[in-house]
Amino acid sequence: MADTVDCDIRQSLDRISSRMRRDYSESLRELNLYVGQDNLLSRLWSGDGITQMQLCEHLKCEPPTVTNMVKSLEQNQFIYRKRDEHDARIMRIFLTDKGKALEEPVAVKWKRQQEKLLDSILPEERLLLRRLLKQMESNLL
Amino acid sequence: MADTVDCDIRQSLDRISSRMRRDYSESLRELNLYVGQDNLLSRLWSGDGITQMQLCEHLKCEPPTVTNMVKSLEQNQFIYRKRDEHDARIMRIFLTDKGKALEEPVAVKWKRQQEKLLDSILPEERLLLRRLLKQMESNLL
DNA sequence: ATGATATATTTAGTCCGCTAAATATATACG
DNA sequence: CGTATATATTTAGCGGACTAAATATATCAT
Repeated sequence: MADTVDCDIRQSLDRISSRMRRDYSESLRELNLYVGQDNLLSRLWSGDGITQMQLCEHLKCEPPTVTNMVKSLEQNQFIYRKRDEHDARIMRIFLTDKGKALEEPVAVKWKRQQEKLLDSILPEERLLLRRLLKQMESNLL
Repeated sequence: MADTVDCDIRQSLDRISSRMRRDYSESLRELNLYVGQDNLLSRLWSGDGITQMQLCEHLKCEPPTVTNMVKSLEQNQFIYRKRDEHDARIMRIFLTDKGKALEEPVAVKWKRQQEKLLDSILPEERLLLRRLLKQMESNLL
């Protein structure tokens, strides 16, 4: 009984997540972005010049993942890299004007998808939902 | 205000999903499986001899994805493929004994992760959570 | 019966994740 | 000073997802 419900929750989460990722990915292609890159840029929009390690922490992914994403974003001239003056191991990442210009269109797409996801879910329900999700997040740590 | 909550929900879902995928993936490596393959096998445990197209539908992914997963699973001798007698375009997928033997250990791992995820969330909350997730799922269609 | 269309699968190539191992630089300790 | 260790990044290679295009077979309509 409870098992069926629990199982549905786990699978439901998977389905929502992969479906969202897929839709969002498709939508971002119009901006010449791949899914995941928007999250990296998002961190830069709130302040650039940070290191790849800092990006790792924010994206909760491993260094090689960041290396590849950064490489791709650099090739498309959304960002550029500069070696740190005091520590030659470190690469600092900066937005180009082209990269800065993406902030608004990405926000629009993000918001649109968010609204689609939460359609017809009431504010109180959203609060409760968030609480339960936070609980699950901390359960996984 | 509402925006912050909504945004958290979307990001929370992403974090839970990727974290779960990561942990589960690691746990499956003990069985020589990769994440995603368990889902394919799961469909076969409830009846094998189905086509790759049917697997696509169940996994909600594209044909090339199934081709690759099937190839990998075949190389590890968890499944085997047989061309359909009446329609030579079709490949039918069957479990080997080695593949059948994975059902229980996978179920154990799945259950363990599920319990971790839902720890300290009450039965009523789980029911509500499921309802909201179902709602979000249908919103995305 | 033949040519056009539809279906099932594969191939090639991309990005996002990962791990393991290599590289380069910095720092700490004897 | 020099060696050992720690840190930041890259390289190589793999699986899961995708798209676009190729292949093979089946079916449908003329």
